[in-house]
Amino acid sequence: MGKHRSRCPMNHAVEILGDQWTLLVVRDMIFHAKNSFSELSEMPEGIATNILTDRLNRLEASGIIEKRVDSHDARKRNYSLTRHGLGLIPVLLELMVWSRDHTSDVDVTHAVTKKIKRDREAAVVEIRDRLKQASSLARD
Amino acid sequence: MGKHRSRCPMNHAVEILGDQWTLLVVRDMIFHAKNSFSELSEMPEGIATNILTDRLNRLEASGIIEKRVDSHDARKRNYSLTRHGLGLIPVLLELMVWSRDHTSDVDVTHAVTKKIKRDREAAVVEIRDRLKQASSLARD
DNA sequence: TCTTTTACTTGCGTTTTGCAATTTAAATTG
DNA sequence: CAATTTAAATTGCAAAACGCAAGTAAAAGA
Repeated sequence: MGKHRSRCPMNHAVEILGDQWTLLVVRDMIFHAKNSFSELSEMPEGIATNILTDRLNRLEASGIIEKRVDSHDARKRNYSLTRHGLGLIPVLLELMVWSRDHTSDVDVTHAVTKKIKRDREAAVVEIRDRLKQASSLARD
Repeated sequence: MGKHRSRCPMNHAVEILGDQWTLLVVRDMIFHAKNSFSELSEMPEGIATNILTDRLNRLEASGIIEKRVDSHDARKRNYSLTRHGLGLIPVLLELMVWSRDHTSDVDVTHAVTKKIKRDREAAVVEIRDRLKQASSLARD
């Protein structure tokens, strides 16, 4: 029903991603190829387990990730990015470039942002390929 | 002291922009050339005035906007984007494209996202120019 | 069987939000 | 110039979200 505050695309993005943790979970899945609860719970910012559970559920509910029971270990849940989740790569890259330009409180080499600025599409493809590799290694 | 949770650029962005309102304030300043409290308080999502005050203060504190008393009306505060604030244009454009691709619950024509995808830099320049025009009209 | 691992869940105090009403100061109007 | 209107911000309070530590359930490993 009165589900959304408006039909503005930025509002839509903010309703899904707008908090202190959601994008960090996505970051770890995209840039660090993490795919389990325990790996994600070790992110350097220190997310609490109840919050992580909640964010993973929300991300699944909004179609950004998929959750499945690991085929080798029934305790494990395997989280993977959907097409829409992978679609966030350009957003994260822009945020990275912005932060790097905005502050020196951040660890990104100039070489990295330079590369992104020079050829964004190539940077996106590179990350997608790295992820594909990681997930094929993870698969038995 | 222990100011930031990490030195990751995405974390930095999230610490500044990661909530339900901040990016909507920036959106209205960038895309709708709004520059006063009352204009911003009328955004379609319905922001409360205490929240708006808080977000404007935070945005100023993090160097994304500047606040000054209007030269013609001492009740008015005039908000303007800094260089760093304008640097968020590419981020907002990527979020717009992502939302448009992610859901149909959003009002963006395909023409708009197509244009952005075809030539991002041109889209950024166009928005910057439009803003420059609006602010020069606003100036006495 | 006993221990460890993985993914949650619970309880509880703190913080942030949302909403309506109110306040302050400055401009406008009659 | 007194009364009204406007712009920005503040206050009070209930509801929701968060942060942390501890606890639980189920499966795996020793």
